[in-house]
Amino acid sequence: MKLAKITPRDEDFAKWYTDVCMAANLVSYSNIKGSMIICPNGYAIWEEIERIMDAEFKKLGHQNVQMPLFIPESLLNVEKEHVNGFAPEVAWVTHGGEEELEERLCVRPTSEVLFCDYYKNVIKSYRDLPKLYNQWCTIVRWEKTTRPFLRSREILWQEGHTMHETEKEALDETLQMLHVYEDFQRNVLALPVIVGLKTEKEKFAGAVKTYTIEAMMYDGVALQNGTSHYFGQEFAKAFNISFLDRENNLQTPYQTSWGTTTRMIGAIIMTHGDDHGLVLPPKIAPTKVIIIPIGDDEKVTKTINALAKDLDVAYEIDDSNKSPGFKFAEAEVKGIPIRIEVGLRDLENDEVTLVRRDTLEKIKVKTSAVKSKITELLATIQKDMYDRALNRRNSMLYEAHDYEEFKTIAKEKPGFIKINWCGNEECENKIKDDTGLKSRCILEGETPDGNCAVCNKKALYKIYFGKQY
RNA sequence: CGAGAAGUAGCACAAUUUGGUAGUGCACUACAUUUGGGAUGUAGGGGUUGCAGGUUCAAAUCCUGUCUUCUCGACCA
Repeated sequence: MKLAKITPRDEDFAKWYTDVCMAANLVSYSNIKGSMIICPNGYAIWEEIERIMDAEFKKLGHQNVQMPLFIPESLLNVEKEHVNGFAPEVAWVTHGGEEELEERLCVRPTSEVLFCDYYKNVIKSYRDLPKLYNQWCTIVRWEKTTRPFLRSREILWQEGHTMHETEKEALDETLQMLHVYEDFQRNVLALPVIVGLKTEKEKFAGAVKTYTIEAMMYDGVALQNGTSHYFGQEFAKAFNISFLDRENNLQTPYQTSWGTTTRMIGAIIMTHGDDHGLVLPPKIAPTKVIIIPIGDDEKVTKTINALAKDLDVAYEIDDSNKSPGFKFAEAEVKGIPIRIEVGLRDLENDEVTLVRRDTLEKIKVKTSAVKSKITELLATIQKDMYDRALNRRNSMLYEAHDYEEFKTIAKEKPGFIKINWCGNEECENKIKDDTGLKSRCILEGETPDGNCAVCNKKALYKIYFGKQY
């Protein structure tokens, strides 16, 4: 018996990535380009993501809804910047059965206009605000090249859409949700992320401001892992959404939206995975512990049952007839944080063997101490995984002071490059043309300490550039 | 969408050059023996060769189209 082979990570990173996705049974290709089948092992991770994030959304007062899948063309066309941004990647429905539709329908590429069309009817008074809605759904964007989790045509995600009485409230919501994403990715997914503002060129079509979560993969390439947008009143005006304030004056509300996708699963794989397969941070692992018996001795079975009964974390027992070596390899490719090996050799000393997935370190533990050791180990693994990812990420952050230096780093080293920037799109485009790097995000907390690294005029921002998936 | 490569059982491949009706290993099923890093034996099941046309007495093999996957660009979460 053999599991699927995984190409070594440092030999061919792209191939390694797809090998891990397939070997761990996370996804399977379908017959439709860019529509992947998310298999039970992959979907279980998404369910954990959904469970934890959804609880956080609700704690902050959000409610879940489900909007239609289709958008009539005229509705999509209401906000000009929005439709221009999305038009190239929209999928259209022209027929229902044999009947040709009078107005074609697009499959939602995102749901701003659907929410606006609804909010128009339900927002009448300041008492109706804020409206804090979220939906877990799929959307469709006709991407040209596709890869499992990273870029698909059918995208599984969550999108929050909120309406507020004042600009300040809406801006606060935009930042609040950005930080919900940031905390989740740092603390649960163990991803060291950089948050910041997208440039005018890179912001969401129709938004006033787009904040972004930028993660760096093992190969130094960026993955945009979530966005939070402030819309101001642009959509609300285009959709005639208004409410009466406390003085009986008609006002236009302020809007936000924010979203994250299964791309986060891709980020987990490409940040933490190794040549043995997936490595899951304990907090997101659907199964925290797998117990593997060595042999079918009665004493072994008894010990395992007793251990399992005592555990208070999600566990599996692999009592199949496969050889121990196979079971070890399988538990590793699936990324289960801890495995417990129980055999007669251990039991002679009243011990079992714990193995950390992240380091593959073996630890002997007295049977009576297993439960507490597991609690301790899960926390340690979570922390160590974050620290390792952080160190690696930090080792690929650079700063360039002039354009020659920028080009040299861009050419020789994968990662992100920080520069002073004048804010001019011409300089951003020049970098793109010369090096292929795109702006990641403006660092709002940092002030420039020199002139623009490209044009040498006065700089307004500190900004990161990097290659992206 | 542009350039390149590839599709034969779940996976990796053979048979394609020279057209003759599909085979191996792993995986899968049953039973037995095993079990500390990818077990062994015996007996089985599974393929109209991605799909659609065409040429031919005959197509996995030749021709055309199309779909999917991979790599590199352009586009995007």
